[in-house]
Amino acid sequence: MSTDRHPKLRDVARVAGVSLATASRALSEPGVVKEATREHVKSVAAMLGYMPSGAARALASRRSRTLGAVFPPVDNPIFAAATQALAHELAGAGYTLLLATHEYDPAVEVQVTRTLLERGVDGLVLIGLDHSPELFELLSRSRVPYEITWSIDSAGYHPCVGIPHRAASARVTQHLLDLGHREFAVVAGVTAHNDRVRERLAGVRDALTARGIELRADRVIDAEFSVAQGRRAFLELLERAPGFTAVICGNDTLALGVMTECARRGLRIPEQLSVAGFDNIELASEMTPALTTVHVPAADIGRLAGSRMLARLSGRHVPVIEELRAELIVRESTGKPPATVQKP
Amino acid sequence: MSTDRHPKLRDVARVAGVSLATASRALSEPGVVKEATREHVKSVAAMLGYMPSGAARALASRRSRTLGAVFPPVDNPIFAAATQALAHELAGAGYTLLLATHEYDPAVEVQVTRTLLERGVDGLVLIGLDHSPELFELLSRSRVPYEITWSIDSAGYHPCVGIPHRAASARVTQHLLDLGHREFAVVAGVTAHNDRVRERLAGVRDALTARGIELRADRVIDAEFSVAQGRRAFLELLERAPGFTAVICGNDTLALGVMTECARRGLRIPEQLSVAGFDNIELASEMTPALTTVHVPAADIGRLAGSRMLARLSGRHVPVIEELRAELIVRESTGKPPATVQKP
DNA sequence: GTCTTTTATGAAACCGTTTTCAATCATTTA
DNA sequence: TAAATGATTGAAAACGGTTTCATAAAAGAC
Repeated sequence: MSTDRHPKLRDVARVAGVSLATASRALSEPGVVKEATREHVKSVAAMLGYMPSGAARALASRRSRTLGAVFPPVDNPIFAAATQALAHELAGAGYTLLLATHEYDPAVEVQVTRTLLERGVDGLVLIGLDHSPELFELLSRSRVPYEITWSIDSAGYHPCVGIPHRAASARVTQHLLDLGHREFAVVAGVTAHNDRVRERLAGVRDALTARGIELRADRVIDAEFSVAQGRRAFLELLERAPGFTAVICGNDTLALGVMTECARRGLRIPEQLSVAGFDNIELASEMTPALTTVHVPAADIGRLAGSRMLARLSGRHVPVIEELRAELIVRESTGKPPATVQKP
Repeated sequence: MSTDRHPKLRDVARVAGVSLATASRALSEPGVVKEATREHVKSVAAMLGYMPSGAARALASRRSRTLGAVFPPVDNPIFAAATQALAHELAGAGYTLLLATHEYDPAVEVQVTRTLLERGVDGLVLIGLDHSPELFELLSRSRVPYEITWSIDSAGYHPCVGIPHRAASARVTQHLLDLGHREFAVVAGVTAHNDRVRERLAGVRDALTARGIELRADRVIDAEFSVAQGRRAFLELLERAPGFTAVICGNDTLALGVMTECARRGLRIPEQLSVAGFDNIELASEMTPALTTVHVPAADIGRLAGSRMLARLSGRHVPVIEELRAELIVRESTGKPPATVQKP
């Protein structure tokens, strides 16, 4: 009918001399249509510059070929890597990523998730287990499949792909204990609305408790994930409760903050102070001294979340829990505590 | 009709005792409907847990309330920041971000852009001016509004919000010239399909040429944007054409690579070698020595791209070119060249 | 108190696909 | 060769909203 630059499927069908139904099938259900017909329709579509309407397609088929991702912030190297890998994985299957961020605000999280659901995402990728009840209610009411990433839901209720934060964190602590450390400090990250941070902190306590050591309350401090906040937290620890020989950080960015402050005041790492991080961002291995940390396979998590979701959408079965390894990577920032315990 | 958990607008209308049209208007065109009616419809919708179908809405209204972003990779701190700001800006207006990445592959870029267009994005945010002809053809045929970010299209053909890479890069070079440097090396980034990198390189040449200095071809090297590649490139420069006193890097990540290698081999910055970056990522100011660089207002670019797009979509007018400032930030990594020119 | 406007609502067409369901055609079985 | 089976195709009904157009009610003009 229309002679403008936006041919519809109807136009393709007319020019190709087939019905609307056949044209539709030729383009999206290759197997059902006779080879010759299919090729003919395809060539007509290409010639006309036909571009299907995602909206119409989504409305009629009830799937949008779009996945939603609700991330805290995406400008955190580790989440950025996961986003990248996820988007890449989806693109390979003709899917697209609808991205939303909430900056660790539960109310915003519910809000943006609702928006994604209204957009008709076929699935949702979330981070962690710490979500408001409304969020979970929204999920169950909408019946949209979702994947929890980073965390593991041991209860087995939520499909998830993540790592054992607590155990990994305990492992780092053990490493420091083995080196002889007894006085610990922790720059934790923000524990509110963040189960990963709390689990990591719990892991530190696990390891210490196992050796009969208590973590002093004034040696634990919350800090937002940034280098500057890492420095600030470290300074506060030094002032508030000096005498520790090892600092365990909630992530590498915080650890970098601690290290830069040490460099600034001439504190030698690891001779005078041991520092450990979590995540294994690229910089961790490039710093001098290189940072001891836990490798979090962020890209793998993103990729897997994507492929699991795609698999589930096409009816295939996947294990509810996919636990990835999070290995301790010992580098140069951790060593024996100084012989005489001195204020660092 | 349906008693299941997914009420449609029709159900809302029926329960509220109004027509489908009125229900629709009450929910999305607040001004048109009488206050009492509107409130009533809204409360019924809330009570039923009504959730509009984005697909149906997009099909009927021909707008999806979704913007597409085509980024090279999103796991580059500077792009991550822009993505974050963009998503945030859009969310505030009820819009959502459809994200696609292409890893600097022009063919992939066309492919993912086409997918975004099929999804019916109301607008598109692209990075830089270096795109394949097919991409531009796709854009003009689809008639979807777009914004070019990072780069400035001086020709005034494309709406854009960015910074003057060339001038800013010349400015850095000038700074080093003023300090007395005459022997330069450049770790450029990958120049293929990346006008920002080429412009920055051209800026260096501009400044040098203005003082009658030539940039030796063997003192310029391409490197992918990573710390490791920055190190590798630096090593290659040292081997291939030593004798330079200043290294200008295509971005901060590369500069970090150069700096870590210097630290590793005991090369003192800036006493023996000056290093400059571009971007001003968080780490730049936290390193020791702190990195001299050009501040790229990435978050501002993202935010502005979003607000400009939203403005244009609602018919408002915006200037075609929005050029942001990219200031030189002199820190500790640049200083006078060593008195006797020695091989670094 | 009648005649225009304006404002609020409703009926129905439409957005561009997918997807039954039935019909046709070709092929295999008896 | 007729009947049965399977592979292709087509007609038309969804999918769930928005929007045009007409109408009814309310407000203002004279």
